[in-house]
Amino acid sequence: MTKKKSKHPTLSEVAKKAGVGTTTVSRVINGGQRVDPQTLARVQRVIESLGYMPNQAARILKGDRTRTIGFVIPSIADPFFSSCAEAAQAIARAHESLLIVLTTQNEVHAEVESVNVLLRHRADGFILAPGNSQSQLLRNLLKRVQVPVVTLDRPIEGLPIPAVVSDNFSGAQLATRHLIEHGYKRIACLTGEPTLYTMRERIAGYQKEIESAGLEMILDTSIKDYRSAEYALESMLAGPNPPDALLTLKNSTTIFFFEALQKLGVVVPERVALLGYDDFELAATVRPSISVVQQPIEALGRTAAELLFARMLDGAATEKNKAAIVQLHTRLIPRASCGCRPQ
Amino acid sequence: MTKKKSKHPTLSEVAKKAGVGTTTVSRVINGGQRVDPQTLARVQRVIESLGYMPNQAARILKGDRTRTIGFVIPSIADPFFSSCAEAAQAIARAHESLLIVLTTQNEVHAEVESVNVLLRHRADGFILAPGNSQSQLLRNLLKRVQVPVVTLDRPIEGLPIPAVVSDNFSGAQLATRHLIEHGYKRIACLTGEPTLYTMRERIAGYQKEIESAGLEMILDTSIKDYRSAEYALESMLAGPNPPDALLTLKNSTTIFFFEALQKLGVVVPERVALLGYDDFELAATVRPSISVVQQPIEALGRTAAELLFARMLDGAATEKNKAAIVQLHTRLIPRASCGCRPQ
DNA sequence: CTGAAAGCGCTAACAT
DNA sequence: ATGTTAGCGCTTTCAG
Repeated sequence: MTKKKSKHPTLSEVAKKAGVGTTTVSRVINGGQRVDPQTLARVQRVIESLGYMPNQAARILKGDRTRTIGFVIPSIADPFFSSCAEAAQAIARAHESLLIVLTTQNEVHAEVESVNVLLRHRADGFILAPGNSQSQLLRNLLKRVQVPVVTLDRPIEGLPIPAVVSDNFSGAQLATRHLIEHGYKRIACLTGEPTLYTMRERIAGYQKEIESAGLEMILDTSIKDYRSAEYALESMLAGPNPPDALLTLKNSTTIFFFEALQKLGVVVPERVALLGYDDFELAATVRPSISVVQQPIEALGRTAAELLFARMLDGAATEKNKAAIVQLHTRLIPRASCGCRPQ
Repeated sequence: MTKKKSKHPTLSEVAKKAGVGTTTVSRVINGGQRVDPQTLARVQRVIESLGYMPNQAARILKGDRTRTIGFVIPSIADPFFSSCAEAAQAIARAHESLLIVLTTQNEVHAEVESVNVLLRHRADGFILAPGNSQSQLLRNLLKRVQVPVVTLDRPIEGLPIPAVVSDNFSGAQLATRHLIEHGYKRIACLTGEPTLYTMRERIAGYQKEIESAGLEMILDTSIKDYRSAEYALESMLAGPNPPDALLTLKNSTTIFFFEALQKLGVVVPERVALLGYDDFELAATVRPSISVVQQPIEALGRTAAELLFARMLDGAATEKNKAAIVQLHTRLIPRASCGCRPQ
């Protein structure tokens, strides 16, 4: 029935058992500088025998940095964001920091809550992929945040927060132009979640290119699942002016249409060509292989993390290039589905 | 040049500005029980105006729980583990806890370091997917851990740690038997990383079934990339007794062989059948569609997290079913590549 | 090279 | 209903 404070031994317990002061133990666990080799060895032995581990909370409470950064993304199961997370974590680790991943489902409410969690934990900074670039709620919160923040994949408008994004506009432009150069005249642009920054940019790139070629825009932003893709495809093909090419603006949309095209027996690219945004594992393997716009996914995560640490470590730089927006380049990977390669 | 302690306001600053004691503020931020509505409102206004956020480190230092759990996995970019993580995080959130994801590349050293990080942060418990079920180093460390631990996907041998795994042995058995029932006589079993628990179990399941059918085992565990798959396939086909069916024990192996079969123009399933372990997005879409053994991925993550919380919340149960090993069932999804469906 | 002591920001008795 | 106060476990002057 002894009063067992905690199941963990403390620094002063180590000190007592080793017959030294707490300062000495503190020095030992922090590198062992300015400690007599004899004492050092003895203290280490006690630490070992007690299984002592310094309490991070106490260290944080004392010090100024927590060596923790946040990573707030829609989903951790999404290959795009999990690859970003992996890259960011590598950078965090190189800076001896812990990366805390928080997911939001693109809901502002969850984003605000996540930021609050990070604030309470006194994260040294964080990376955020906001679902809505214009949310007033989030903007108000971020305005008050004292630590460095970097947005990923999607910027936040009207706030001096640096962003690391890929070149969505010109990626879509590139893709559209490529289809035009193939000679396609009726190029449909398909996607879901049209309110996302990335989608708006890509749609704008498509539109710009279509208009300057004097073609007609065919836009459907209601693709949520296989069913809606199949329905959209059937409708378009049954209409008076069926498309001769499909530009799908996100991974899942590309896959839904690939499946629908196959199911309906539409020959690709002869009857309808297909060009997708975002590469995926089997894109080169399926028949026909699918041409895509490829984003530098790992580089996005890595760059965002590097930028964040640069700002955390250098307050001056933070003031300087405040609203920096880093655009990483996308590239077109031509395969068979756009007509570039013989079957 | 004022001594700005920290950029964050503290509880006592709030107290002073609101003209109340620290206890009152503490009560307010903890639900506002036993506080006069008037005072409560005033304090809340001050909190709002100061942008005060309680310092988590201080709360942790005081209290017994950190409301933090760890999730130690090989990689966060691996779809299997990121899906598990997503499911586990949902459970953690339901328990108002933070999930900290740490990655190890299946390296014992990184696993030990991750566990140490969690110990320093005084995580209330953690979930671990060890790369090596027999590592003495890890075992020694875990032996000393005072908080609940649950292993995921791969158990740790010789230690009373509960494990949540899928039924690898009988999954592979099921798959092998299915191929046998199709009439295939020379069934090759292919994979990489044969030291992983899951692979050993699956190989054992394959072996058991092959032997009881009186067939010959054909095992190649050296498949690391597309190149090795293509090489293995060419060798086998050029040999005196080529296989008539392929059982691939992991996702990447399945894909490598699918690509190699296609590249070499081998007709599936007529000349060689293919059955893979683990489902994947395009398995039903590629031609031929690929038959697979499907694991309950989200359920694994969810169950592991639920089991962990159960143990964290109930010390008695912890003692009771100590070495519980929960096996979740896999199922066979027959598609075209094994011969189940006409092309 | 080493130790005593003062907090870091918060919670929880214990008073009032 | 509210304030006072003693730590939680650690780091860090400041003295020896």
